[in-house]
Amino acid sequence: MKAHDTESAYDLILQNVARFIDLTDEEKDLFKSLLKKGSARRKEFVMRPGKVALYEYFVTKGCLKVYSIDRNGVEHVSMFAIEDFWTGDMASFMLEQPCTYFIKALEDSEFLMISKESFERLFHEIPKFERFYRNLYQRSLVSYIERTNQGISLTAEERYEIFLSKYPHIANRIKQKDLAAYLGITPEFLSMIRSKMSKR
Amino acid sequence: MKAHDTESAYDLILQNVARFIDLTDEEKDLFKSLLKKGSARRKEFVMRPGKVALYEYFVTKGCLKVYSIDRNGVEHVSMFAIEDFWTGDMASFMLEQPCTYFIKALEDSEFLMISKESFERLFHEIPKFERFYRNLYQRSLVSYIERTNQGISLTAEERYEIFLSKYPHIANRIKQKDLAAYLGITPEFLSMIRSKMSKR
DNA sequence: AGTTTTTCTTAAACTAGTTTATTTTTCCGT
DNA sequence: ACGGAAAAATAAACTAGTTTAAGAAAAACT
Repeated sequence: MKAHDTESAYDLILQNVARFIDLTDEEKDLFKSLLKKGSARRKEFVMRPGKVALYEYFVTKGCLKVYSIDRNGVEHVSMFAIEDFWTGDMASFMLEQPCTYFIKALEDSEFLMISKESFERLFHEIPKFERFYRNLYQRSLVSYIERTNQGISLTAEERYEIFLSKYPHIANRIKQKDLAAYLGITPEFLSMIRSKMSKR
Repeated sequence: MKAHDTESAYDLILQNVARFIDLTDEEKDLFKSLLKKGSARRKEFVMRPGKVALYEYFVTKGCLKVYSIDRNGVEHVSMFAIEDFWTGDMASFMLEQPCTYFIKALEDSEFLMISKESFERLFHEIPKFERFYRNLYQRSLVSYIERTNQGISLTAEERYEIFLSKYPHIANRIKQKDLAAYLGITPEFLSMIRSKMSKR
């Protein structure tokens, strides 16, 4: 049972990697050996601001909320990471500076973790992984740019509709106030948008 | 004279690359051979929405404005690329889909261009470049994430002050209305912010 | 199953930023 | 150096989203 779960977690990450690079069986084994397994119960923190982020995370089960709290005490959700998502505090992990994000499990969750040393060893021993992560970051960049633009040019209602159509499977798993914090509006205003939309 | 300019452009890009990877003289020559030179006069377009972006750009002189125009006709500046900056429409270049940005020279400008084929050949022949671009995209991602967060949690006045302190050398080269379009506010409101700040 | 806590809804007063319009200043091509 | 065009300043009326507050619904913890 435990073994089965572990295997399916590895299957998921190997499938994820296989979208961009082909690995031999030995390479797969090395990659797996560099991953640590982690888990968090609902409401538990995976990461907190202040210390350096030691890992990047690949979610295999559940849902993590990556967010920060600004000086006015307002929460801003950077992303919801569900199964098959990579996440972490990139800036902290990469530059080894104190991280600024909370990562909290919204559901009982499981994930695979890779440390900076393993990351470097991976690039060194299997240079193909540079390609994989180059692609991953390139794609993340594209979607961040898109989201930045949307944040600037669209109304909250439009952003809400885009989120619904782009991530319907996430939208119905999370609290409305968390979604509001992702959209950059108050829960009250999201509630108003929803009631306005349903009357139409 | 022409030759000197060309050499200094190559020097600049090699210096830029050298921040992350070391190249042999042969590798430098191959890299240089894969770059095309380009230039644009003030007000001239380097790229327009609609067609697929064929190149990524490295600016060696002048200043490019990368922007889009939303359905309300409002201009949104994604970045100002001055000397030593990489730019382009990543999504279009990478996914070979129609690009959505304008790139316009704000000053007489010069740049080096790399095509998708050259890009692939570069990765193939000098795998170290995967590392270079992985780093470049990782860093771009970090700064985009930061900017997204600022756009969400700070007031226009705060964002203006941050821009001034982070890019003073860009701030005093560009028009106020272009900066307003970067900050995501109207030129009128930026004008009000400035007059308010100077009275303090 | 019942109670406590969290989340969602609704509504009125409020604020940061927009719009529109007019005037003044700066810039740039000849 | 000048004349026209673009950019910047100022101000009043306006709107998208916030704040505060209070009640209703849902979810979570014994």
